[in-house]
Amino acid sequence: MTLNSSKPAPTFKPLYQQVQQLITERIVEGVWKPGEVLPSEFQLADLLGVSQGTVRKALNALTEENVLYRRQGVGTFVSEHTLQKMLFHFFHFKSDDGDVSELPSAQLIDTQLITPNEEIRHIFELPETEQVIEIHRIRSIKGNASIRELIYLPARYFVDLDKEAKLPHSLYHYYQQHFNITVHKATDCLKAVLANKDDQAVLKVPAGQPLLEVTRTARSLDGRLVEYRISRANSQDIHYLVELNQR
Amino acid sequence: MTLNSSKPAPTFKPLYQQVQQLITERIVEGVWKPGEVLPSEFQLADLLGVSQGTVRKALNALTEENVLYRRQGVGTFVSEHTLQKMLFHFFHFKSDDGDVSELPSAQLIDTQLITPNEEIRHIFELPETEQVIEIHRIRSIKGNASIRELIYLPARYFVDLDKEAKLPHSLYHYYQQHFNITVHKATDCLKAVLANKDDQAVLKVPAGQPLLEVTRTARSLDGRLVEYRISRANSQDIHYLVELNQR
DNA sequence: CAGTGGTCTAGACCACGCT
DNA sequence: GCGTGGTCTAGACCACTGT
Repeated sequence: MTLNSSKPAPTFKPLYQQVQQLITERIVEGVWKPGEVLPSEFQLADLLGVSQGTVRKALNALTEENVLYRRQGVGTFVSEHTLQKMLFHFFHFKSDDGDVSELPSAQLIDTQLITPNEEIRHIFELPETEQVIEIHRIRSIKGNASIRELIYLPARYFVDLDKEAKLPHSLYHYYQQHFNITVHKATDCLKAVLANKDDQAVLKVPAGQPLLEVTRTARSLDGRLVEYRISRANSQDIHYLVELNQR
Repeated sequence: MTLNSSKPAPTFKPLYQQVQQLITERIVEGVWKPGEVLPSEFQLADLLGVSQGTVRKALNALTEENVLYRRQGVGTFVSEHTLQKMLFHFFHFKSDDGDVSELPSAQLIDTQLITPNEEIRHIFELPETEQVIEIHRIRSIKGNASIRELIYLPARYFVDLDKEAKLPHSLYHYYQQHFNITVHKATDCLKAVLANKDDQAVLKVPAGQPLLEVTRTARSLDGRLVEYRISRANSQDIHYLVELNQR
């Protein structure tokens, strides 16, 4: 085996985990891009000097993590954020009536390059001078303006994104296509808050209206913190859905 | 192989999935109880007439689902709801300051056998006459009464539970120990609401206070709907945490 | 030390999708 | 028909645990 050849135990991880990491790195580097097919199990096995079974274990693990998807008789592919599965993996708001016939739409209000406040700077661990992009938009579900989103991105990772006049509904797919940044993990923190003046204006709700606030920090495939997002939702007709232990 | 012997394809599932199902059934039947050790891979393989690799695949799948846990050099065990991992799998409220030094406590307010209203009866798909148990309690995190819980259980599954004067902090462990019901899957539906009169009294919050409402439906290992729970939380100092794609 | 799960390999055969 | 992933087997060896 070529992976372990030089020294007996410099890192000492199981082979299949090394293969897993190696494949992830190649995707991060853009060698294999979202939507593209990987070499077959046997080709990868030859390439890396391990057995086909070991490659299989690595590929299956990455499939579990939604990095790859496999189609029997066809091949193994790098996941895209356009896949139904991926869209709903990171979007948990649903209409109360369960209707999923139409996708939520997004209306851009404002995009600007700003010098972040203390809080945002601290979250991204940025030096004082560095700037972030702020995106302000509204999402509508079944025609109702239900969610107000404030999205913060480190300007260094998303060069010139603030100059775009239009942004697509699925930002994660946009990140992937234009900046080779794949959102892979995220943490959502939920609270109930009261609508402030801006919320009231944008979501057209009265003072005293309770809103569901979701604060998200999202990391890319290589573990960098790439997005901080605050969503404030009028949960009159929608809810945030969490499935526990579903596979 | 003995599992497939009689007919070539009556159900036609992969062998390892049949093994998986068979093991799950034995746990449901109480043959192997929470905390107990299973036979070794080779013993199970002999018992079921399949190879050790096939048993391994089934056991690993069940470990992924938190039905089992494995300790190298020791054995494979049936999961208990006392395990740290299990506790936090089904309890997503956290203190804002991240302090987890003390577990949340629970104070029982009331337990009664009731004839359910239309909504509850519909959820459980119960006939008109059948009763449910209603548990009302308060959870405190770091000394603050933060969450009000209303829990509904079909009386037929939890015989005489309403007669208990005391209930432990971890109800899921209690269900497991006393009724051999293991909560396995759940769906949480989150909304922001305003505190009603009862909420105000119990949680000691003013009128107009926004609360985080979590409505849970929970299913047991064999897929029965066993619990319906409404939690209303004062999210001043706590939040509901969701991890996406973490393993 | 014996016994358990964890890794790795090699090979056979099946099921599927494309062309 | 061919190439892909999916299943199943058998066996070797490693790493960990408890006695």
